[in-house]
Order: sequence, then structure tokens, then C-alpha cells
Amino acid sequence: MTKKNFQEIRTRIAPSPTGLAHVGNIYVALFNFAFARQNKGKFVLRIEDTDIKRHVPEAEQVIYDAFKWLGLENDEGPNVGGSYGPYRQSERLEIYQKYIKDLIAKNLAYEKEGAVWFKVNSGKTSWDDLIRGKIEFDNKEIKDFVILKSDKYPSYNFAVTIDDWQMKISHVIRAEEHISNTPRQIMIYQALDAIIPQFAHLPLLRNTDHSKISKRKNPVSVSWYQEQGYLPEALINFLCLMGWSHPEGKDIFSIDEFIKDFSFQRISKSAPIFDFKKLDWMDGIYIREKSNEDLIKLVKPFMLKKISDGLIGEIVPLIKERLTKLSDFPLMINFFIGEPKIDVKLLLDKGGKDKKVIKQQFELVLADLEKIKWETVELEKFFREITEKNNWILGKFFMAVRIAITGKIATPPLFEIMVVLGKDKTTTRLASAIKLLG
RNA sequence: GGCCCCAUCGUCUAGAGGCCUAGGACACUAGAUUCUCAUUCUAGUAACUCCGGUUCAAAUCCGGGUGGGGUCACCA
Repeated sequence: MTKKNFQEIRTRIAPSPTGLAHVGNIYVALFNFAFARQNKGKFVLRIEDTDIKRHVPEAEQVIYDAFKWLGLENDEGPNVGGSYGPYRQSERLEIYQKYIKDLIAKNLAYEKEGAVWFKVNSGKTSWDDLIRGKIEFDNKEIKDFVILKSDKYPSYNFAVTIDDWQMKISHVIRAEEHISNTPRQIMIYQALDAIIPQFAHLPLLRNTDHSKISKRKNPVSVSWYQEQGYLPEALINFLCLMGWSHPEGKDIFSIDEFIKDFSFQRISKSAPIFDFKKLDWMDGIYIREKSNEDLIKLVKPFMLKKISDGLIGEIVPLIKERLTKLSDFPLMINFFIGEPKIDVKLLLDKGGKDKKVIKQQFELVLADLEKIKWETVELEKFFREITEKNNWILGKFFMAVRIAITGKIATPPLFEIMVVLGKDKTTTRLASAIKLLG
């Protein structure tokens, strides 16, 4: 090869608009994005819509939204323009035609059954993969293949190659499932006398059963993660750790740190399995790192019922360290909004088994509650004193109160709840619990 | 099945011949704190796929077996 070279680092992500933004695609995009940013290059988004049958018109926006949500914004693409467009393959048909003609003229392709086929020559095709080292295929393993379908749309391998070439993509970073396509693409580059980019084949994300990550076995749509209330920075951080490791062994780091420390050398070759337990843990970390103000904004869309900002503001600090994903919020705090359903059996079970005792406890509390200054310290002091005075079992008693005012056995600290709930609601709930106990 | 890729705790991984009686993180278990839950802290269980070779020395290098994955469309 002559000394052809790329002027700048240009990477790309080339999703087909199927209607969902696939985590696998996001994963690949993340590495392309980071490498381009690290090298002050460009990250290109190209829409591969050459399959007319599968084309969903609204699907493009889904992709843009997902990338935006995750902070993987592209420098060029149908949504933002750029000097190497058009960025939709369906709008590049004449370009492909031109090179198809060239190849036919050069006797490197031929027509058969309404399609145009690429003529595979003998010999070997190899490249030096940035992640895997030298990979070589014997051309005799590869049969002539279609480059222009009879519907006059280009085939995947042809369109990809022409576009990557024309868009001056310097590094093709994609999943390992494309390894077997690479020799075909290299042959096309060679036939066109084009500069061959560097290839890097990332490990494939896998289901728990070790197969390639799929819709059937795993949530793969970015919108699912969004609806579940995972934070984008948590998803990104988690995805970084699939295959890549931080040089200092850190688990929690920002995308900017990833960009700074990224190297192909630190990408492992074996295909990782998605572990939701770790994602959940990580999401909790990021939630706890949020300011209360930010968390309030984040949690709002997940509320089933609208409540005042003031109230959310009071609740959020109580729930913050107990939250793993935002969608858990409404269920955890529903007792602040509506009247809780009290399970009498549960109340008895956890509250000390003796109906009369619990009833009496609540009555004694209610008798004095009027006089208590409504703040956590005072409330706690009162409850502890009354416990001691009457020789009650503190754990059981507090649990009974907890269930009576929240309906739950796991909640934030009791007196903080009471303060937010207010004196009226607290007393009302204790009173109605007494009634329930008969 | 052909071709290609891969192989360290259950999971994500560190490890580029001696620093490895293999380190970290999640999960799990136990304990501490505690009004429950959670947070936090402490401790523990748990892995180099196998067989040969190279070497004074191998998780690390080489070969083979086995296992797993990917791919073999006028889908992308």
C-alpha cells in the first residue's frame, strides 16, 4: 500500500432505523464517541436504511433521542448535517450506482439475476485489528456476493464500505459479529483503490445464557432503561466497564474520564454478560451523588400523582439513599400522598402480637401527642420516654407505629416521616389504626 | 458442519514470565451501627478449562484437546 493516510480521526455509528435504540448499538457508539473525542476527531451518525421492508419512519428520532439522553451527541449526521452527507443511505443511491458501474467496467463485478455481484479473487485477506491483532481469511472461503440488490438498493457490505470511504472514516469500531464481514469490505476497498481504515472489533454483549444480547432475553431498548429510571450516566459508566477497564481500577467514573483514559489496549477480547445487579448498584451510587434539587427534577416524571414541589422536596432527602432506580420512587413514598392500606394481620405480627397492647400503645401516644413540638428530636424523645415508662419493647412498638402510619415495614426513619406527614395526618392514622384493631 | 473470535471467582474484570499463598468491584454470607429498610464500615466464601512443551521460573509464551460465542441471505 502507498502512504495514504487519514487527515483526522473520524469514527461512526451506523444504526438501522428499526424503531428502537439498541443497547448494543449504544455500547458501540460509546467507544466510537470516546475515541473520536479523545483525538479531537469527529463522530459521525449514519442511518443505514437500505432495507425498505423493515423501514420505520419515526425510528430515526428514537435514535437521536437516545443518543442525546446519553450524551453521545454526534458531530455529523442527518440530524445535524455535515460536509460528507447525505447521511442516510437511502439518499445516497446515485453514489453507490456510480461505483457499481466502475466495478463492472473494471470487470470486478458482474450482473446476474437482476443483482450485481462482487467477484472474489483468490489469495488471502487480512488486517491488523486494533483489539485482536492480525486476522486473516482465505479468500476461497468467501463466495462472490451481492453488492447491488435487484431492488437497486446496495447490499450492506457495499453501502458500508462506500460510505465509510466517502465519509473518510479512519477507524471502524464495531462489534465482533462483523469480523466475518470485514474481508468482504476490505476487498471492496481494494477494488476501489480506496484507503482502508483501521478496524477494531469490540466484544459482543451477551445474555445470561451466553448468547448474543437479544430482545427476547434481555431488555435492549434504551427507552426501557429510561422508563425504569436508570440514570444515563450510570448506564454509560456501566457500559464502559463491559469490556474496558479503568487503568487505576476505578469502577465509578464519568464519560470525560473515559474519554481521557480510553485505549484499545485496555479492551478485553471476551464477550461480557450484562449484569443488572451491578447496574442497579451503580445507579444507586449516581442517585446518591445527585443534589436534592436535581433529584427532585428527575423523580417528578415518575410520580403517578402530581404533588407539590414542596412536598417532593421534603420527601426526596428521606428516600435518596434507599433508591436504586427512579421508577421505585412512587411506590416507596405513596403513603405520603394517599392513605395507606393497613394490613391488620401484619400490624399484629410485627407489632408484638397482642392486639390490646398495641391499641393501648396508640391510645397513650395520642393522648400526649397534642403537646409535642412537631420536630424529629422532640418526637423521638417523646416516643422513647413513653416506651421506657411503660416497659414496651421498643422495636415492636416502633414497628407498630410505622405500619400504622405508612402501611409498610420498610421506610425512612419514623420521626422524619412524621414531620413531613404533619401532626394531623399522623394522629388521624393512629386513630384509624385503633379503630381497625376493633 | 466450514471459517473466524474467545477462554481468570456466579457476574464485570486486574494481570503484558518472577511483585500471584492471583488483586479489585457487583452479588452472596456473617458482623458492627440502627426504630425497620437503606446507607456506611468490617470480615468471609469464591477463579487461572484441560494436556503437553519452552524456561531456573508460566495465569502470563508456544502447540493441541475441550468448551463457549460469532458468522456463513438480493438482513443490517
